[in-house]
Amino acid sequence: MSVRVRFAPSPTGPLHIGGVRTALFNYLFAKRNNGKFILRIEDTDRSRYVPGAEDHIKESLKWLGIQWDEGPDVGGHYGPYRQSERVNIYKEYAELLVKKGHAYYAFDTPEELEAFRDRLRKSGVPNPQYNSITRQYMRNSLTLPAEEVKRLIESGTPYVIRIKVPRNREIKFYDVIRGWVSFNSNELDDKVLFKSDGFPTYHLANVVDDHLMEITHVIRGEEWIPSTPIHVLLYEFFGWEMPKFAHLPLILRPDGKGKLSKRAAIEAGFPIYAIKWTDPKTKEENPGFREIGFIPEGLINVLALLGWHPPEDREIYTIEELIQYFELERVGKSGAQFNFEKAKWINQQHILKLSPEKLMAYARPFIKEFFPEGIEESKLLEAMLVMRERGTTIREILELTKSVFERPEIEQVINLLPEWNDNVKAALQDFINYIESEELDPSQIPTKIKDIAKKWELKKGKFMLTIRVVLTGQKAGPPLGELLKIIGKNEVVNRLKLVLNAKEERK
RNA sequence: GGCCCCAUAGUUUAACGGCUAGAACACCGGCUUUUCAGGCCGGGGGUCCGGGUUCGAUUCCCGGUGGGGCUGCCA
Repeated sequence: MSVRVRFAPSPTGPLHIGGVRTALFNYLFAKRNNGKFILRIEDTDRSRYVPGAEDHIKESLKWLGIQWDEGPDVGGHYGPYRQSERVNIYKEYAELLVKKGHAYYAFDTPEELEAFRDRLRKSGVPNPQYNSITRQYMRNSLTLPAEEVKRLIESGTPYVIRIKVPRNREIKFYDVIRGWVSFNSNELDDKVLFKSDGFPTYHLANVVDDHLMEITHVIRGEEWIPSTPIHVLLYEFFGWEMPKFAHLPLILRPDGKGKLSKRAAIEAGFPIYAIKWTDPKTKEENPGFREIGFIPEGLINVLALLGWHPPEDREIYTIEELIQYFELERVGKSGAQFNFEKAKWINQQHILKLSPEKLMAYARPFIKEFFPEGIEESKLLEAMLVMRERGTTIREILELTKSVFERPEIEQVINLLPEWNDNVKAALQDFINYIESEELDPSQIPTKIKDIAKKWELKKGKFMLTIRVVLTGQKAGPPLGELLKIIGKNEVVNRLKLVLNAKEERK
């Protein structure tokens, strides 16, 4: 049987990187096994539906190159792939369960349930359950006479369908990542399968759809472990073959205190989304990794290493290599804290491997912001190529590049100047003369500087630093020869003269 | 509180009973006399605790402790 996996996000909000990681692992697993990766939108909660969320999810995956083989927009033989477009099929399955005696109608109103829970809590039950004991005291088809149930339903009284969890049974499942996990059914709630609004809950919809879509492996977050026994029961009640389960470890906040949240990420200073998200209600805008200058190759690599480890002792991988190496057996069990520093380093490694064309392509969307006046692409690229090993994101590289094209603040130059005396002035004048007289050749610059320094009895290292500071107002940067070439002959001379004059005036 | 999951350096992790417990990020130091915030080299730092099983436990079992998740007509 060929592998079929699905990523099943709910459009109740934008896709955060935890979700992206789940999607990625599903994708890698599918590709590794020549299987299909399916995108299914689980929009059964219409009260929490957020406009734009589905698009955000799809755009995020597309940007990262996680293309789905079946799903919204691309179709497939098992569609539709949006649960809201499949609503008509769930009720039939819920009712089948009622017929088989594995589920029942419940007429308790939200208020009644609230009161019920309150009562139990007050008498010392911390988390009241609707279970094999308590359901006997509630208004459902197990306690009400058959005619009454019929009457209620026919009169249009709202009801839900709950699973009838059997009493005192061991329910276990084998998790590919964790091994056997077992529960006692007494700890389980009679979960609602079918809501009074005519929509199924996650539990029913995901089991029915996974079965109908012939999903072979359910790879999802660890937070689903507690509800898996309900799903196991459903497969059993329906008489369907269970998919294999694999529960991924959580992505934790950088301080390890709980799972990564939007707030925690913002506090730590990094994005929580792959691409930017604008809240349709508040208009609040949150940049994604794309906007801060990560490239897809980098983010993919970062996320892949969060909870999974390749057999080799290196950490930079292309998506093809990740596919080649991916195994669920090598996914760890414990939660992984997100480390932004390492993420940036990984991103940098991928930027370094980019061809000039691709580097330019990734930089292009940022050009207007950094160079509102516009800039010649060839010139920009030349500079980026020299600066790129000094930045970890496209944005950082552009910032560095931009600074080279701008004249430094005189104040800053003067403050940073490591030395200043008549010899330095003379040496700088010599240097100006040299630049003006010859064609600019980066490879010759160091020797020339050495000669000049020697002539005026200056330490060449210090003199080089002086030139750098004069030219850029920075104490560090790329090799001087390359730097001069980027700045250009005329501007080099201008900047040198400017500082010389400024110093003269302040005497 | 209950149930479930997890536990190797600060962080991500390797080791699937047997080398001085290996790497990467971060940190610290040195070198690079053509600068350095770059590059290269080096260094410190780890098996949560207590019991077993075993000739031998990071690894297997039990118990603690710690952390996390779940506990809705949400997913």
